[in-house]
Amino acid sequence: MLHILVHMATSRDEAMTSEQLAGFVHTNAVVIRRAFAGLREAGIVASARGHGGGWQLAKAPETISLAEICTALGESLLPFGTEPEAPGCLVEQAVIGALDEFRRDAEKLLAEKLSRVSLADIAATVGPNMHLTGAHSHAS
Amino acid sequence: MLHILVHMATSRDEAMTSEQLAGFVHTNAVVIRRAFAGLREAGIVASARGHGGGWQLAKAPETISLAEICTALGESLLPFGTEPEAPGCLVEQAVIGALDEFRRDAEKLLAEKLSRVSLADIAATVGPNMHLTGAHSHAS
DNA sequence: CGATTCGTAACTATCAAAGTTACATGAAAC
DNA sequence: GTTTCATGTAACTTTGATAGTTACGAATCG
Repeated sequence: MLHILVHMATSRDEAMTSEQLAGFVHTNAVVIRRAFAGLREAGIVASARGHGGGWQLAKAPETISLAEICTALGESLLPFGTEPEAPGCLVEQAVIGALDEFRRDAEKLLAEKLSRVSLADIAATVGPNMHLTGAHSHAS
Repeated sequence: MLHILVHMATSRDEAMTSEQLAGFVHTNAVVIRRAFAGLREAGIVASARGHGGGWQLAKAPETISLAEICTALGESLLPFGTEPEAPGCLVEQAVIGALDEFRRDAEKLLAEKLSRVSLADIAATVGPNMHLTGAHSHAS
């Protein structure tokens, strides 16, 4: 996903079709549209229908942070959930309490770190000057 | 998983069977054995076969940290991977570079936080005195 | 109008995790 | 020593989430 967004950041002038974006990560156009729906609602990208339409960043890459992207995608920063399996068990309640506290702290920390990195930051580490060499490696 | 380990911490004297442990989280005994294999290799729990056998913590709950448990289970602290999908693409390499850096920092941070919490810490927040009331809620 | 492209629903395919069954191995009780 | 209980593990089935596919409607431009 980031891969695609950075590609869009490196060629902001022209809109790209779902088909093209899908090609970057060897997936399907519909998958791209589904995933980008959240980003559009969050005001990160914009889409245009019809001839000459496609996707573009909705604002400057400098103002798009990774934290923003994660939130828009509705993804958790931590790989575990804390839904009770045996409601009423005091042991489980204690575990969930400890885990939720950890989760709160950890998510704040990670979000803070991610909010410091923008699409432009990553784009700046591409190459240098890859946009001049055309070395995208996305043959067709 | 933590739920089970804390139960074991609150009744260290007696070994518990896979069947009993599975009951705590409404799952299957074989699933428990599979999951606990890693913990046993890490020296966190010990198992005994035969009559009167079962599972026990291999050391004091005060000395078992959540970080240790995560490592033993082979679980990542972050919910994303960074395998290349379009090898050779400079954009992707830049993205992976940025993500790997973030991952390294984040995992260190999280592991550090988790290493400060022990099974005993969580067990101490159960109740108070739940072992006197019998309020496990694990009916049978 | 016709070509293009998004939006979305409905269905199928894929894959990893959990659950199940079966049986061998080891340990205690009688 | 035989029975009983429990782990260890392989093999298979089930389940659920995600990706992929197909189809078609809506919007936009030439």
